Amino acid sequence: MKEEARNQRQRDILDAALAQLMEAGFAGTTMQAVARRAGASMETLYNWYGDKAGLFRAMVMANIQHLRSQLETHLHDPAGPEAVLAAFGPRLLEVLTSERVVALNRAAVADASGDLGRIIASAGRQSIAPLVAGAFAEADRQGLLRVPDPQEAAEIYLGLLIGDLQIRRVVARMPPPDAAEIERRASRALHISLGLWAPET
Amino acid sequence: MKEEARNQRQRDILDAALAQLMEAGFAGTTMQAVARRAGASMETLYNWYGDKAGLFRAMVMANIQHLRSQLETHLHDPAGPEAVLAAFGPRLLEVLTSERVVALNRAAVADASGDLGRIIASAGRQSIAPLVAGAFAEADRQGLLRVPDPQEAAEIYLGLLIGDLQIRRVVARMPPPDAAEIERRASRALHISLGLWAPET
DNA sequence: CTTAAAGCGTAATACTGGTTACGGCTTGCG
DNA sequence: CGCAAGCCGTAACCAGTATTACGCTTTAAG
Repeated sequence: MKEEARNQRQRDILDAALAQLMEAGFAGTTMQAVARRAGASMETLYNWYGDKAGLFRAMVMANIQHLRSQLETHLHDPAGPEAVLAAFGPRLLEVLTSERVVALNRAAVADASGDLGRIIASAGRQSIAPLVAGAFAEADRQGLLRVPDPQEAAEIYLGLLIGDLQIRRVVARMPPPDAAEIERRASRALHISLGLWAPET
Repeated sequence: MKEEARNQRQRDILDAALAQLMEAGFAGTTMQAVARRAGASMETLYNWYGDKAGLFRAMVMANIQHLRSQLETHLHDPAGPEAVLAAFGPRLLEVLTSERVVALNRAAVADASGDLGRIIASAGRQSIAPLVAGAFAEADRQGLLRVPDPQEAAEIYLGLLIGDLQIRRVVARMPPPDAAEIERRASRALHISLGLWAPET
């Protein structure tokens, strides 16, 4: 099998695994089901990923990488830090409450080893918060805001933005917020943050 | 078996189930393990709770009831709404990030039927948020604050208080926050909220 | 063209865990 | 005391699932 076709096959299999996970949950995502759905054989799954945990790890990492690169395009608005946050907030909220990310989070919870949780944490919060903090720091540098502690500002902003939406989505199976709700929360978080760190004393 | 002894036995069994859940996770909480731990027989478990799902439902409901009554004692401080929030916030945060509640949330995620998630949602957020909103409404009535929308104020306060601590605890297995961290977050949430709804224009 | 590797579909294999069944012990009550 | 109900400990039953094995087809390379 050619290099290219092989990569495509990998994507197909991981996509099938995710689709199965979203439809049937962690318990319903058996190796059989993934194999059938991807039109692959068990032999291939085990040759490529070692075991079920390996398949899940690969699936989570592939998705996280994709989502991160998708988000990062919104982090370089030339109109300045405020525009960055205004564009980034809704996108982040949309991603975090999407069926896909919720399914991945549920899988991480079900995973007994905790590997998936660690992967999600390191690629999620731990890599996103510094970017937001960077935007606040930049705003401070440009004199637009007065932010003594950009890290805390990011924490507050993210708390306001996300609130308990994510935990309610994952645990309580709340439906995802619609576009209007996402906009409302994002603009509220931004507005309050700007008020908190306004440069005028 | 006398009424009283029977109730005690019920508590013992549900306690054993929770302890097993906290130690071994959802997958490790088999009926065998619970029976052994409680010194009960399978027959009794099935006679009393019907099936595994029933046992989990009973366990979640018993715990939630207990936690709620524990929290509600902090909701009637005669010193006024501000004191209520100051006392209530840290308690709520402590409870929500406790091993016990985290384990219950994880069980709800793993539960395919979604029953546990619904139970937790209705007894958790849905019953807590109105109490916080009530405190803000009371503060408004007393002229201490000017709160046009107590429900939104509660949402903001809870977002600031909890942030992503809960989801990180449940999904990413973050260690629980210590007392200082809890105090810090609670006082920050309260301080920002008071600033937002200060009566002076 | 030949052929060996890689992959497909399917069928063992081995084990786990929910649920049921059973023999013996305790206990509340007539 | 005598006993029926309730409970304990254990084992049997059965379905589902991760993992392995296998016969057949496709395919890339010599």
